[in-house]
Amino acid sequence: MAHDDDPAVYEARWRARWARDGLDRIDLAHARDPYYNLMMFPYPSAEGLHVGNMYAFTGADIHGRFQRCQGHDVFEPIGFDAFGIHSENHAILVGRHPMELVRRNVTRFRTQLERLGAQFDWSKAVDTTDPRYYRWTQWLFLQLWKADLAYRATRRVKWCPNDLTVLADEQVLGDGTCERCGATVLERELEQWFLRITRFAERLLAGLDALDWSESTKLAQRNWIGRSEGAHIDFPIAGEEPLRVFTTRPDTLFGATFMVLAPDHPRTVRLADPAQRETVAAYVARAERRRVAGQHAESGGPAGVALGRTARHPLTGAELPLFAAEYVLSGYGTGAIMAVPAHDPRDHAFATAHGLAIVEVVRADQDVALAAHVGGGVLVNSGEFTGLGAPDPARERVVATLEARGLGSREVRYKLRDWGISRQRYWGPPIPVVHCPRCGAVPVPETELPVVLPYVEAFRPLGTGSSPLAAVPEFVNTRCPQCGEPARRETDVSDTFLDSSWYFLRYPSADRDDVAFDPQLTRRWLPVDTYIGGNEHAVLHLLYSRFIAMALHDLGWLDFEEPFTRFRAHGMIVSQGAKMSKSRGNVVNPDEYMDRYGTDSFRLYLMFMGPFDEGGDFRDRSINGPARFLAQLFRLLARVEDTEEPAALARARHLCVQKVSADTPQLKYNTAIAALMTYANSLRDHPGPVPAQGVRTLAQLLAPYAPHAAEELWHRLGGTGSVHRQPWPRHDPSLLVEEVVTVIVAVDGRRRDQLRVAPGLPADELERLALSLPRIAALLDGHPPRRVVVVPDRQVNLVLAVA
RNA sequence: GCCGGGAUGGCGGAACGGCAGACGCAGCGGUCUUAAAAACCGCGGCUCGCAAGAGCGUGCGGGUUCGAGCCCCGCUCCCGGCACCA
Repeated sequence: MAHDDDPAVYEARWRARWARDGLDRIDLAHARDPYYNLMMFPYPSAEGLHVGNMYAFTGADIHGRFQRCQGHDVFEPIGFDAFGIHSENHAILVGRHPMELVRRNVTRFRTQLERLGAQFDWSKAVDTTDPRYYRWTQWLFLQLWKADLAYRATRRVKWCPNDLTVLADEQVLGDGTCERCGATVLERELEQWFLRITRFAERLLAGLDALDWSESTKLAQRNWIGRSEGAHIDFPIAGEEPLRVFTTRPDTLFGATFMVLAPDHPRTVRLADPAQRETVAAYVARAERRRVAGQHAESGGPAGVALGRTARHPLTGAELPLFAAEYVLSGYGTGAIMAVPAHDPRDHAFATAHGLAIVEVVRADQDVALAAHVGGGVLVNSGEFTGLGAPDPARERVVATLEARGLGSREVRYKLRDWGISRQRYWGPPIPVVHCPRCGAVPVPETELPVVLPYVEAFRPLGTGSSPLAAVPEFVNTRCPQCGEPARRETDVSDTFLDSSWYFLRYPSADRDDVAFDPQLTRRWLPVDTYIGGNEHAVLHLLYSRFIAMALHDLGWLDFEEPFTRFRAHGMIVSQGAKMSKSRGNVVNPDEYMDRYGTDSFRLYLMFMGPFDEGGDFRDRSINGPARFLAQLFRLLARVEDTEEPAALARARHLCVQKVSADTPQLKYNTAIAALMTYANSLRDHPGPVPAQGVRTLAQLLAPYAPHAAEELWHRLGGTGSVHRQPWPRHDPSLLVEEVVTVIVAVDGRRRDQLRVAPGLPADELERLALSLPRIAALLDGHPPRRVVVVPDRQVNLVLAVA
């Protein structure tokens, strides 16, 4: 039974009205007070909008709406991150073409997103699979290539045997499985395109300090970049090039008693004594199989083999036996280490297993034969360095000595690897390169972009190490843009993360076909003021986007380096204590709830559940609360009169304005909603007519949270224009002062009585009043307190006990 | 193993070092109704007590403080991330 207070009636009506009036569109070119409110654009899955998406978008939209209420011109765009392996795998699964599925999913998402009542500017929506978008993704690649930030290399890459594609390191989970499908990841040698993110390692790290981001996100990036400061040191080998190692503890150099190479270090087999070579090669092959399978032998255990050869200690000249062992990784440092068993647990375990010498060089309070001493101390057994503090200042002194003798040098290493972007798949933007037998790899001229992804029925991965596009002659066969001779197109497509690494630059210029991003619009709107999204993208998307922005800055396309001034990670919504998943059967369908309670109740419920940065557990019963709260507001309307506002209600109103205005920008939505409820309750409980001002203010404060209900209330109260375009209410601090305060009277910290007094009484007056209370006098029994602590307007604590 | 975050009524959660449990859910009792729903009123941490009140209560053990959910030290468990990174 539809009536005017039914959200089903007024919500749809207002959305239609807002769309018609273009309320959410702004004139980007002329906005005076721009505020770019960004949220992570969704991947349009076949399942439709997820509660997690709703949660994220609602929270971000409240932020944007609030900023608009503060008078900013808020740009709040949305789009679709629709390329990638998710969509492609789903298409394979259901046997339909990704182009068709994505179109359908995007349509469905758009309908659901519109229903959310967010102030999205749909006129600037982007879809990464639209040639009008990926043309510029290809353009971006070409700019990077021109600047020597893209290169081609044969690398051992992670390979998913199930998805039949290369994965980025970031897409491999800690247990060596594919983050997509869970298959055990293998490795393959393939020629790939890489982006030189490592060149920016130091800037990516240093830039974090100045960013207003969630600390946890910054930390995740720091760990991922993984800077370590140390030195490389060369250990001479008779008749060979010296063996170079990297160490963060050059101060422990005198404790090095042997050396270890990674099994797949290029010199491992070559350095082995001929008599040992077979044994070593066999071990290397075994280790290789284990490594590719994602297993590794116990740290420092017996897994490892002697090479039957020695290197010389660069300072003492001592002979150090060489080993190959799996606990040393080829991918980090130089792939070889000096082993200092007294001060490194892994070296210690290996030394113990192989009966190698353990020499203490940093004085330890325990026996280093039993366990490594990792901490600092004073150097012993270290020749001229004995007596120095370790690691500092000994570190500097040892390195200086090595440098003076040309035996080593200070060095900074990073864990960060270059970003491999080639994907041997179908569903992505083709990498705009032509391979010419004569000219080599040649960029597709910018004027010929986009290189359109052809519609291909056989889009399933081939598993040959080539994209399905390789089987499409019309696509592959072309002419070299440089010499005009027959040539072949690059058939790999690029990683989805490349699409999303720059979409926020595209939004303001989304309707422009002449540029990727217009310089003037970009100057006006970027960097992004606030970015809200999930912390699962802390190291992938957020790091890539920063890298791309820095690169474009250096190329003169951007005048800033950091794309996101402020980033806030929202929490995750779980259901029945666990992440929602189809297999668990605990997936919540947001449509059902919106059908039943309306969008606004659902928005309020999601935000009221708990702190926005913590997420929460979805319980369907609790949504009653916000639904009842909105219904109560509409009931108040019948009692509204344009009367004088009683002082108590004025105070309650100003308190509410203060609380909501303070909590909302801090994303403390749950407590802001509680304050709205508290104030609404005081209006409800007030006998007599409800002052119109009260409900009007409620409508305004509610506008970011429940945009439809707020608009409806506003108009029922005779408001003109849109509630979303009203100046934000201000509170008058002088009205917040209470007339009577309760002062707790405690004896030895235990509450014994209370005073009801005017606020602002001086301490001695409060003390006098407290002592005069009969119950207190009885407790004191004539003894004066040893000490009296007065907290003005709050508490008087009478201390009797001896401290 | 390392790095984050957390643990508060039946439940979600709130609390500038100053009345723990705001706000809400679920529950119980009542009003209205032929009835039900909705709405409204009331109750609600635990123990003892008719009551007034007293004692005990924020994962565990200590500490600092007139006073600790909050600060410090040492644990336990849960969630997230990283993980043989030399």
